[in-house]
Amino acid sequence: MSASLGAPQGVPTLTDVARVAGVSLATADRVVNRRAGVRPATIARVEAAVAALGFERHAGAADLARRVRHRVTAVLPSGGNPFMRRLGEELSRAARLLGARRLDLTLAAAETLRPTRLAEAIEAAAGLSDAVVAVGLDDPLVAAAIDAAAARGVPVITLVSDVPGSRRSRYVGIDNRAAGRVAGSLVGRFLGPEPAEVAVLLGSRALRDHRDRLDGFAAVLGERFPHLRLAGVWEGEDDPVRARAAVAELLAAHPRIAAVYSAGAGNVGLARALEDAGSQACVVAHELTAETRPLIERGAVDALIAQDAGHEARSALRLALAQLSGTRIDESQERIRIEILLRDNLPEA
Amino acid sequence: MSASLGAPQGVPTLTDVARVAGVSLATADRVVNRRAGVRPATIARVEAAVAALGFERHAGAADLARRVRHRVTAVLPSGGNPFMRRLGEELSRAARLLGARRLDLTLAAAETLRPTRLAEAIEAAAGLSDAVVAVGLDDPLVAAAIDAAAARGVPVITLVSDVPGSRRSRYVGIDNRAAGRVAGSLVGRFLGPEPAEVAVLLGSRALRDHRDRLDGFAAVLGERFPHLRLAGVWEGEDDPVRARAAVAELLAAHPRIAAVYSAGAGNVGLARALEDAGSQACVVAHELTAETRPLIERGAVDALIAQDAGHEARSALRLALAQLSGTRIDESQERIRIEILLRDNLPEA
DNA sequence: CTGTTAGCGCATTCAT
DNA sequence: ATGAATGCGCTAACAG
Repeated sequence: MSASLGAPQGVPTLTDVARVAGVSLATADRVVNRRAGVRPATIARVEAAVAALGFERHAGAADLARRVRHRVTAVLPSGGNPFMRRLGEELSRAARLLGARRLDLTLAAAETLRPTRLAEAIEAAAGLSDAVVAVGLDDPLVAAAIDAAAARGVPVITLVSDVPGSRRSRYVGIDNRAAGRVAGSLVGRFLGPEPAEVAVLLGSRALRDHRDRLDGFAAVLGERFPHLRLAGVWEGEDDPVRARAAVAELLAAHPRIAAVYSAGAGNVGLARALEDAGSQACVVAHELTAETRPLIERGAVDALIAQDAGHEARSALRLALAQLSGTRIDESQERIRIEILLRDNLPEA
Repeated sequence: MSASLGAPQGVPTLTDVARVAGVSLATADRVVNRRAGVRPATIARVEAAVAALGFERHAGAADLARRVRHRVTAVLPSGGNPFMRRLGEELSRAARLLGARRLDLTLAAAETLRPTRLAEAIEAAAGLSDAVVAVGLDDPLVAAAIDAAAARGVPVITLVSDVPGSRRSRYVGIDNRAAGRVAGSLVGRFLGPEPAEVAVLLGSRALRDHRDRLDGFAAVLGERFPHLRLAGVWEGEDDPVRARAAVAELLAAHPRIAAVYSAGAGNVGLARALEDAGSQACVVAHELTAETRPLIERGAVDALIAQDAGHEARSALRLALAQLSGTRIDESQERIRIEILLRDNLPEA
């Protein structure tokens, strides 16, 4: 048995469509690209031809003919924890591969944690670009900046951290509440049925994604592992030094902590504090970076919840390009997975 | 701060290269595409120009100019468990999206478990195609067929299941030993520190990937969870009915089994047998399919180890195309991940 | 409103 | 061994 795909003799072209519809190439192009100025009757004829032939436009050829270069700028946090730096690199790589000829990527750094600054950065980016990709922040000022850009016709794609109330055209990133749930399940399963105390280390409660993760984590504990008590939530500001201090304090107050869910960054500090205190607590943290890899390899971290920076970067740029040139995309390819990494399934590099 | 990428004024074209090198477009093309018949001195000049300008060829334009269509056929198991069927669908989708104009995909079914049949199918496919993608089998006959195809200039890409000794040009799939290790870690962590008995359910020992998974699983238990004893290894032939029977027998002999690692298919049967016996055993299985999704959702399966069929399909086809047209690829994009799925991070669809 | 025409960057004959 | 010319499928002026 064997099934064949694709037209055997060659895929229909716009010229074919034009011929079948009895119009010129230009007119066919107009209706296919939904450009104005065609009589309804003509539109109908062309659309019939498109349907009859199963025409789909050749993206490569369209690309070639359309000489415009799209300028997109990506706004990333200036401080830059390892994951964010990685994201920047991957955006550059993706730009080179995906749209060498159509895409001018500009990387812009901004204090994405301060609403005013982020909003300014987005506005500035929208001024110079056809589309902007930005690591978001859940704040009205930021939402306003995004809405303003959108109103001007500059689509904004949020990356890694969404801006819920805004008119961003897409969000590329994981569902952070679900990520928190995954962390909760892992901790619940790893600890077993005995009552125990667990703690959460956040970067900051001001960060929407961290709050979402905490919510998801707490929800699972409540639903499925009621014998686990959330003894405390600390903030380490995504910084190793402060994280270490926060955790030290935490352990002093609750020496029996059996597990820590680290929803932010600064995990080296967390690990050190645990070692200092001689704690055997189970640790679940986020993102695979140069910082966390050694930790999971030597067992200081038990599991990592990760998102693939390369995939996110490609996806964001693909979506921006699709948006700008009216191409269709394969939704299933753009779904960002919540990955669970144990030391046994760490990717090579 | 902001960094810009890509030449501001327009990316260099082959024509630019030719001009700078002082040769014609055709000659530039010859060296860029490593075609024969160019004097070494000329090659050097063109390559210098390429380097100086940072030329990279425009894939879209190349696509357009090259009118050849590549025929690739994919050889999949005829029986077809849900995962394999999914793989077929994803190959079709990928073919449509990736190479609508350059790629004729033919899906061929074969009894991939019988070396003779698989070898025949691969030979037949190689006869009609420019490249073949096949779900492999670790057998000398199959390896021979692959080597013969390769010798004829038809590259063979193994998918999901590799053929180690052969000259396949690439293997697209997960590291099954690592997958087994992941399963072992999960079971080890889920069960906790008390001594317990665990069992493994295989499709068949004849399948290389199942054996690899078993090896990895056993290795982790030995290294990190010595208090867990592997009470038995059963074969369910990837079939729900036989799996159920095998597991029933297993439970009769070892009623205290605390966990089962199912390295093959037929998981509905496994779940039913466990329910019949009133066993609360922890279950780790493979692949997210219409069959396993309900199981993990209702808790009959605790974790799933999965590979993304869509990603694998796209990767295999991308590699085939790259091979056939001498394009370069982004290795990091082709790495197939071992995914760990809990009910909290199941993809939507 | 609709048609004609000239390329986009590259691979490919066909000459030389 | 090298060059000139043609066209892939499509978009974008520019004419009517």
